[in-house]
Amino acid sequence: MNRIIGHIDLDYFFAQVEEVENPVIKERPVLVCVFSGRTEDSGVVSTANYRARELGVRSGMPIVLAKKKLEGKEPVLIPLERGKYDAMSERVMQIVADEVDVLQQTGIDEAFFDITKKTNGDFAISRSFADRIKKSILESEHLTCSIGLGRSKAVAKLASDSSKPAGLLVIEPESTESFLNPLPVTKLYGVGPKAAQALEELKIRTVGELKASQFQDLEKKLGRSLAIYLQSAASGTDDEAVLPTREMPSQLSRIITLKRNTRDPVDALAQLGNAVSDLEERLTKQNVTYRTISAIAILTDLSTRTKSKTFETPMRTVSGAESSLLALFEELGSSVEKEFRRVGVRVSDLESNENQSSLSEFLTPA
DNA sequence: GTATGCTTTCGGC
DNA sequence: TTACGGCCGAAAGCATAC
Repeated sequence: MNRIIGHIDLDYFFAQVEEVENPVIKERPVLVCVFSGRTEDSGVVSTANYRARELGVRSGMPIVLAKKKLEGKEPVLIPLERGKYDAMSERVMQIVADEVDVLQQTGIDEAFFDITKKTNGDFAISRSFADRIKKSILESEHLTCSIGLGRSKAVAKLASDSSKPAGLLVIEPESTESFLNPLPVTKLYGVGPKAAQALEELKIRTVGELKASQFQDLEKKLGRSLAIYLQSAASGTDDEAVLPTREMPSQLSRIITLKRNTRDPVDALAQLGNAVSDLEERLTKQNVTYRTISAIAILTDLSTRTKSKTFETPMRTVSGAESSLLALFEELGSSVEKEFRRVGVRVSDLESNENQSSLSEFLTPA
């Protein structure tokens, strides 16, 4: 039977949530921004609505640059409020989950799904299925989204991307090749600036050229696993399964921009104070322990360095590892030629505490 | 050589 | 002219054990 895989992507998600909350801004360029707090407008644009995109604004663009592009266009700048988008995301994903065989969320605003069983592998039925999901999201949350359907994850994702915004594109198996071949390789998941450069050196610019390329050349430039993935994706034959979203995250991190650059570990840790307690709170809320802690530093040239330490036994608190964290920042500071611009802390090797009684339950019985 | 586990970097949104 | 966040998961890199 045909597999029928879908990819759903909420259009310009953060900015669209803001438009839903306050529709009068819809006609204007809307920028959801991360203000770093270092100077008046330091920070980047996280998401922009299409009105702003038409005027040249992009995700990741410095706020001051975006403002320059929007002079006289009455832009609306809104600080990013993560919790709000998390809540909306959860409601939308539940709507989708209720309609499909399996849902695999891959980001706050996107997910893969499998509807092979629901549709009996019939692509003719699949379109109305996707339509129903779109209508349901629009009616209950007033959000538009884009959906792509195809025979593999890679095809579904490329299809949703091609249909943006508010689109629905169904790529039937017979038309997979003609859909994929002319696409630029840079549209493929896994092809960022580095891989794009490597492919350019091999004169591979389209997905069709990628499919027809010599595997050995690809492997040499990109490594075995990426080469294997890319050639299967390019031929529309990647057979990766849609796996149910994992219950637990595999890592948690908090990262901040420093008010002033430093390489002093004590200073870095002091400025990180709130972030550490924040992370601790998230650990408690998720009810997980960790075994590995990492110090993260982003240098003045925006390159990233990390140092990590793994403990024998699971840790419940971040503050309990403060001396280790300090030591990691000391190592970073002395191994590095430039100052820190941003610093962060990450915990990984997470383990659920579910079904494990905590000491406090014994000490303070209900 | 292969499996395994930890550390670091990369890519995506 | 430059300008510059905060997360996540996966892969690469490296060391060790067999």
